[in-house]
Amino acid sequence: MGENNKDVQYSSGMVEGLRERKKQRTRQALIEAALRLFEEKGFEETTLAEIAEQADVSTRTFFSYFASKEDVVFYDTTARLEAAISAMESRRPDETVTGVLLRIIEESFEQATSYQDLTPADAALRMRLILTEPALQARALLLLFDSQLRLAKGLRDAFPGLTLADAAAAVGALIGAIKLTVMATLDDEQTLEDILATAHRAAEVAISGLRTLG
Amino acid sequence: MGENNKDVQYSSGMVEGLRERKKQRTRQALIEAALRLFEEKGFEETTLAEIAEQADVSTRTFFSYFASKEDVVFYDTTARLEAAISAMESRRPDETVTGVLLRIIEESFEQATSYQDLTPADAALRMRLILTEPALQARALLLLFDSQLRLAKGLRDAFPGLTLADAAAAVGALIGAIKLTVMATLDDEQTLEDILATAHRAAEVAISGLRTLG
DNA sequence: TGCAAAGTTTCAATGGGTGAAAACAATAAG
DNA sequence: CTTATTGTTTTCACCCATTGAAACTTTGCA
Repeated sequence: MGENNKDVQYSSGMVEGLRERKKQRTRQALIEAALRLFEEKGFEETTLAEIAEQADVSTRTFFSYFASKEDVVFYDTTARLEAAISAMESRRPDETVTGVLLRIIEESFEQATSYQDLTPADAALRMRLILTEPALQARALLLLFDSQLRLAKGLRDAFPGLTLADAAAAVGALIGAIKLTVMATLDDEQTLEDILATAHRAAEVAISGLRTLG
Repeated sequence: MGENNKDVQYSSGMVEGLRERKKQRTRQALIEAALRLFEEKGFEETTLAEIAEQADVSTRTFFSYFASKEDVVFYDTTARLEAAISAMESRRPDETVTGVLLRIIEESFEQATSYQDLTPADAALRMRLILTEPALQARALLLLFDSQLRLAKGLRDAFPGLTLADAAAAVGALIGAIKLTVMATLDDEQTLEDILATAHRAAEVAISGLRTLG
């Protein structure tokens, strides 16, 4: 198969040959085995050997599907980023910079909280893992950072007249504000709606500017 | 010595016993050996054994000084963060939220570009490494994220009446904007002044709000 | 000088990650 | 229905970061 994966992702539909179907099944088995074990024993405490065993493949095979232990958890992140990027390219001619960004963030939020091919419990588990395991947090921050860079470039392309610097400032300020605010106020007895409200308030601050805080 | 390091850091002055002086020397030797090797062969390609050998200690001893290979590069980061935090606590009573933040960022910038105990070449090398090695980038982002969290808490404490959420939004927006803008526009033939100018422009955007971008 | 504390080395092990060759399985061709 | 061909997985043999424990050496102090 090779270490890279240029195949199209079929979120749920049927796929061509037996070969492809088998690969999808193995991939899914690895993801589920990993999440299950991470939940039971914790991320650090789970070994790749155990994951592979649960998924009924050799340890080596794990690395044909994911580049690292962390990457299982982010199995669909690049796909989501692509979606966000292309969502930006379809800017309606009257939309403002802020409008486009808010639309993308809104859409990404919906994506992130809808369970594409995971059970609700697994989706929540995944979120919890990313927020608590330092290694996963670091990976998430890196992925988010790269996304922001790409978004900034996309934004500049969508708005002639906007410099890359200003596009970056806009993306960085908006996402930076939301990210830190949500994380700073996170606690256990919080509903998704609470979090959304917090995010909205943070977005407002970024949009109106720090000056308004006095 | 134990794995943790609660000792006071002396930036350059003389230190008490022979024991302490020796430790400082070993520490410095490790940092310099690591940077030298990273420069010659690259971060990934350098092994801890090589670093330890250059510094004339056993591999195991390396871990008495740094928790990981990445951490050598960030040897002074926590100290710098502490400085930033306490710089915030000394808020003058008439200073605005924005004012305090800008002051801290300004000061951190000066710190970061002054060579505390490194040669100018090593300081530049270090910066280059952090910007190019994925492992170091990830670590830097994580450290920066934690700093922001702490800054937000400090800011809230310094401004009664400011919610944690709004403090976080302010810190996140400002640092987020600067971070992404600087990184997005970074290129080789850029002077420190260029970078500073970029940062200032980004800060302006965050302070006046995205709305001003149209 | 002699002992306790601090720091270092040595040793053995664990676990993530990788390259290469051998073994297998799916599919296209005849 | 065989046989090549090609894609995938396994096995094997490594390398390296990191960690615990025990033995050993150095320093600080009585």
